Amino acid sequence: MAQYTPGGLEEKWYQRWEEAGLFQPDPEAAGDPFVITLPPPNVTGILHMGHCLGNSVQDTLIRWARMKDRPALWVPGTDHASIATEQVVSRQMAEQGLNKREAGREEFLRRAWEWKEHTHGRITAQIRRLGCSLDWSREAFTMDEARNRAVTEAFLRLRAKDLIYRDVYLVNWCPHDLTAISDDEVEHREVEGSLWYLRYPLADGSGHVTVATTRPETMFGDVAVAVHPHDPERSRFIGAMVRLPLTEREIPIIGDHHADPEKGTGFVKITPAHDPNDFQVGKRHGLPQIVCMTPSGLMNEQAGRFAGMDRKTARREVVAALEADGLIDRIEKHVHQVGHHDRCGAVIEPYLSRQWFLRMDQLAQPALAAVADGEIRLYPERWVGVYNNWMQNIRDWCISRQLWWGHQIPVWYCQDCGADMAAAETPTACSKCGSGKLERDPDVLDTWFSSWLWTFSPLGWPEETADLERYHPTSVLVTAADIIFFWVARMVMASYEFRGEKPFGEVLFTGIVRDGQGRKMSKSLGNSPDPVDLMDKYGADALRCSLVMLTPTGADVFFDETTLEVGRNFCNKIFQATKLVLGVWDEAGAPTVDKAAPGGSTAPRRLDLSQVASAADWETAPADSLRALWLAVFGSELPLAVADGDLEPADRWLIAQLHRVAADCDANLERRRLNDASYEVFNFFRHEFCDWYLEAIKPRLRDEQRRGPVLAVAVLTLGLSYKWLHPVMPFITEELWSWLPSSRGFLMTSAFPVCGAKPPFAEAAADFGEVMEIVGVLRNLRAELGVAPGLRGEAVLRTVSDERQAVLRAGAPLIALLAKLESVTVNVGGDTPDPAGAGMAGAVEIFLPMKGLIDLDKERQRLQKELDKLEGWLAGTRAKLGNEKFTANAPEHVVAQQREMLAENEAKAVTLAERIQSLG
RNA sequence: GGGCGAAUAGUUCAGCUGGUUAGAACGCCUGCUUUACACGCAGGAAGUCACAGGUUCGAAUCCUGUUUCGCCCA
Repeated sequence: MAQYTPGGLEEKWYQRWEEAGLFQPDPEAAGDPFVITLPPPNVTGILHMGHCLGNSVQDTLIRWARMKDRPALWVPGTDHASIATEQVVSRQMAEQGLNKREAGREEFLRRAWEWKEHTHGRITAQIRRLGCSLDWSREAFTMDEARNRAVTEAFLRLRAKDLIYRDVYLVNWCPHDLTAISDDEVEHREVEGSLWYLRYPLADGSGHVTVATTRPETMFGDVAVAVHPHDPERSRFIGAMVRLPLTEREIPIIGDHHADPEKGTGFVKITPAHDPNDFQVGKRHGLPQIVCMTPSGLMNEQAGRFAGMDRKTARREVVAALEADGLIDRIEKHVHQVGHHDRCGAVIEPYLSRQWFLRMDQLAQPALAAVADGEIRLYPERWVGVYNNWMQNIRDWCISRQLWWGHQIPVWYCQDCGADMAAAETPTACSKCGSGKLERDPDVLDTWFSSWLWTFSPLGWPEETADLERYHPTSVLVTAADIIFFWVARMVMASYEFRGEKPFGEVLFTGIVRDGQGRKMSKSLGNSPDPVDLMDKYGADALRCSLVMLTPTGADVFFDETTLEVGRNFCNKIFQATKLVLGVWDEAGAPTVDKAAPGGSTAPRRLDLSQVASAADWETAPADSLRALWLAVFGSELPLAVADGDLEPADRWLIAQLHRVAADCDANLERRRLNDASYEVFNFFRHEFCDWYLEAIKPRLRDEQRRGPVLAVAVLTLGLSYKWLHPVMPFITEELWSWLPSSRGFLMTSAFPVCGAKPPFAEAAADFGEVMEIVGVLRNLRAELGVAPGLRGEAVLRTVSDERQAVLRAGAPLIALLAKLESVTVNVGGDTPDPAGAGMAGAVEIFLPMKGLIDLDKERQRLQKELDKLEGWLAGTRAKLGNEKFTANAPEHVVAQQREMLAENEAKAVTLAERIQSLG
């Protein structure tokens, strides 16, 4: 009746792990360190489903590496998130009737820090709740002292190399946040707009030219009209002047290849201060740059009577005015891409302003080579193309932001001579003219300018610390692919630039968590559940298990609460199986190790099943091998008597499966196929262990004389299963591990079971496999023929081989048990029971005699259906084997296999035909 | 417009270097309170592997084209 409830045990174990210092790697430990720096969440944010996925994946890898005896370090940290935080704090001030600028920088920063202190604990508590084994003693914040030094150092070094420069340039300007942003922060969205065809009268009164534009309100910034120099029809206008409507200005018609004769009217208005293409045209022709808007996106004095209007109003009014003057040729519906600020959604205004830029082309070279050479591997690999594409077409990075919350640019300007000085500390005098009148650049750096240092800045850079020496480069970066340019690519560049080495050996991209309808989960849509609520309801283990198990590497996750039931139900399954086995252990009065004994576990730190006992050892000395494995897993002696003959086919089969899981689970983790690794253990535990093994051993568990050996195998299996599951489901496994009568010390730091050689007991495993197959056929017969569930009949197995007969006789009681039969008899040859339901498992004929209980017609139909299917296959295979080209070209083993199967299935077909015949 | 990717059961996905009668989970249907578990067990139905060509003895798998969808860049 009682189900598993995570209750308070998750908090309990997290506290114990942390108190025991298990999250910190031993600085002296040998072995290749396994290191991850946590992608720092926004310090003022809260945990969302994407964090849950990424953090679950990282913790799984870290715990796995730790259990494989590697010094494992996972460094936590948070990010100051310049724009996002500034927005929140400004809004809070506005709610109190305060204005950011009026309150001043100092007051604003005081409030921002206050807010940061307030929210910082929230997200870290949520990450702890999830069970993440982060080394909190090394926690970093992108704006703390050490990281400040790192950012300044990076800036100064790049400035010294002249890779950082200041220029007046057309940048992406957010009129809402009043700051420049980088290209990568611009989100292009499809917008239904219009294409307005405007008539610009020729100055000599000889007519007009028509230009097409999506932004008529920018006409006040027009400085020319361009046509293609080779345009046969229109190039004759080059040199003429047009009168810009609604203004007193005359502007020239110029020849530039930017104007496409095929597109629009062939005439293009040129607005260098408000369009990136026009900006280039303007530079080529030395045209003036006329800014016609204010930083907040209102029309300025250049717009005459339209000054003060916002862009939208101005557009409407300008069009109306032109229309009144008969200067609108026509208006077409037009769908086009419009840049929006990815943070606030405002339409980006290309805006002329003086900003700091970072030259990228040089930095990109080593970053390109690292991925091309396989020095850094990306999972899934397809991202390499996207990465290369961006790197090869890289553009300079606008790194200054007109914000206050962030790293203030370490540059001072001389008020007398205008010189600029980059420095770590406030300079006392101008290096050029000696003037003491210096003013610091008020702007801050892009947040990513601090996070691109994130693999080494949390380890102490620019100091040459012991941590940096030991733990850098890091091992893996786990992140979502949507920040591949913002962050991943830039981290690679930063590490090569400042450290001369790669930042990490591999990048594991997780998918994006979407809702049932495929929409990205977001706060604004309100379709993202609160992970903390989910953990309250299902447990952190269930959340982690479902996310890791159901998420193919790098694919998006369609999250639905029902998927959490899979994890929750599995937790309960583990709990129930443990209860069953340990209940019998207690009943048997078997001993428990002294858990309080000093020294903790004496089990070895590495656990390769095939090295504890080889396949040959298991065959020749199974009891000794079992004792050896027990000792290796638990670090204590097996307290139950086991003799070689006690291990039955079911036990041997299970032991063989344990070896298989050990090999597969680890191999899949090595390949970063976390879902396959967890599925493997899930299926093993649920189906092989619970459904087959535990069901098969129930009679022995009830038998005082025989339960010792099966208890040994079952407890051993529980212990191994907890180990495999621990990286994904740390809490329940640690808890149940502590329940085992044989365990000492923490599961978290115990050895992860692997297997480097073939499993033992191939033959015994096959025997049990045959039992499973026969049971399957019998269960199917019962169901198909509608045999009453309570009716315990008898079954007859017929084989032609004396050798198989002995095996089948031995397995008969087990078959009877699992197929719910009174008895199972085994014959070599002999009469066919009649009437009976019949089936086959390999070469074994299976009969379920049910006098008067089965419908002969139904049975005949059922067999005929099976025979038809078989005949279809036989025909195909005969044709294949009759084809000389096949036998000549296909590899030998494939041909041999086909022949073998043909023979087997031909015999089966004959038997089936006979059965049908005998039914009349 | 350029690039990357995807298309397999009702749904979400496996299916690796071509070689069994294409698998799993969830959902669905049927049965079962069998003293660990109904958050369970047993059984079942369900697929023209998007389409059209090609390579091959053999194609879900490799190649070409088409269609649809997704993402990124401009």
